[in-house]
Amino acid sequence: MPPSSSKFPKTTRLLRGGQFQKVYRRRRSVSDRILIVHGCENDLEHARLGLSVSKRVGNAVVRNRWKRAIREAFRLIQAETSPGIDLVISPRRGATPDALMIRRSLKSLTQRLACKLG
RNA sequence: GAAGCGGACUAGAUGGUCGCUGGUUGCCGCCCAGCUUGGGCGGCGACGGGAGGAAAGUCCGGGCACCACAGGAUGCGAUGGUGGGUAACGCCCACCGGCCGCAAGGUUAGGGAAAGUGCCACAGAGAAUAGACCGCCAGACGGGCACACUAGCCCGUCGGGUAAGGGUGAAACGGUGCGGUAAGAGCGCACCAGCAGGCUGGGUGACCAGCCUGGCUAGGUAAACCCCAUCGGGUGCAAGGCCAAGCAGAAAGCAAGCCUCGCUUAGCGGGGCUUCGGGCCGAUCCGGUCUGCCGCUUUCGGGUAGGCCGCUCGAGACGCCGGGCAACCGUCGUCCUAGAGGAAUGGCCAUCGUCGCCGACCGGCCUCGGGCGAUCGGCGAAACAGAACCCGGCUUAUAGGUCCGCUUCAAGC
RNA sequence: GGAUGGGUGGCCGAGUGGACUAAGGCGGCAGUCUUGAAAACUGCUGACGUGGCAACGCGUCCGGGGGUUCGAAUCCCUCCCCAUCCG
Repeated sequence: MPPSSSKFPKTTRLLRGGQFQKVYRRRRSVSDRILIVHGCENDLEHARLGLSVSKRVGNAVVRNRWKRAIREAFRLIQAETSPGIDLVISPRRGATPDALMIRRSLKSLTQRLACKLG
């Protein structure tokens, strides 16, 4: 059953180390001032999200804030992005987790990534 | 009112909306077992849960799990006033001693240096059974001055005496006074400080108070070795257990003698002793124990890194009463309060409350250049920080606010 | 989540109670040699604050803070940072 547009169940997340490895091995990534996005095709009708937030970004509270902000942005824009892509998103080191900026950045980065994957 | 000390509490609130997570439950779909009851997975819906005072650092102490385990000695590590609390502690409480503060109070690794060993740089004469550089003192010798008498004064050299003075140092082997002496010195005496021993009184005790005697002096350092007392098995939930899936194994090591017993009798098997090898008893030794060939041990290599359990009812929270100075303990009553796993507990909006700044306004108050207060509007701020098996502490980070007790100073009565 | 090891000039690093704190090497600067450079050789060289016209002087600093000691890079406590390991 495909997920409805604004929900975020477990089927739209990457849960295994192997899935992350697959995305990294595809070696297709785009980035801007605040985010780095790795991408890879999957055989599903929808996109899936994985998060990789390094300890260098900040302490646990800052890392949680990043993850929530990116998840929220992904949840809101997943209907308009191209389906069938697995994404692994990492924040850049100097950036601050601002919800509006992340949503705008994520939208353009996923479009660029879809072009790159062909 | 000003300054300060100690302690406790809180960690914005309410509502709406969109999400996440696991629990209970209803419906639907698939799978397994099937006579039925059932079990598992997924989706949708409803109901009620969903971070902290430090969840942090991992600095201590436990519970729990696995491994190991007769015991003794040595070693290693930790702790260190006394008494209590505790499951335990390096924690807490009370008290004692030292230091700081006018005080409330704060702080204290606070056993032993008259068991032993080591060290105390530089400077200084001498640095721990001390030491004569300058100085002080008398003596011998030589020289000079003065020489009538007492025999004097000065300089130099020599070997002595002397710890009162100078100087060095973080530290120089008690302080003051009197006597004493060639000069001096606890050399003698008095007082003071400090020490040792004994006695008396108080206290469970650390210790306190007093008296007597002694010798006159004992340096510091044990967060140097050490001694004494007490405590301590190791590893950690990635412990550990079950299920599923999956690959590929290789190398090394694994005694000898004697006695005895059994059998299908010249071979095989069992038991005991001695020596030897190996493992374990955390490091060493004594001592003990297991084992020595067709299965074990060790090392290297390969494969998985999926699911379930452990996983939250516990030294549990709250309240009353009782015991105790207190930490804390006990009876009774009520309650169940997060369990994730690429890792949930959040985003947005509105209203209210707190604080700060700016502006407007008031028939409020005053020491009237201004300050305080009330009302309204706008803008801004709200910390430190995220459970990862669970508890008890410690340490560190922390915006704003509330309350309680106490001290000193000032004013009024 | 748990367990270990380590922080010394710009860099690598010795020093594990003794004075002006700091061995040695790399690097940097200046000089000699050269037409010029490289190599070689010789000498110098830490940062910050402060005083001074200058030469130079004084103070602080071994990740930060506190303690023990006459004296700490060294011993003890505590905090911060970095690196490694696990099933």
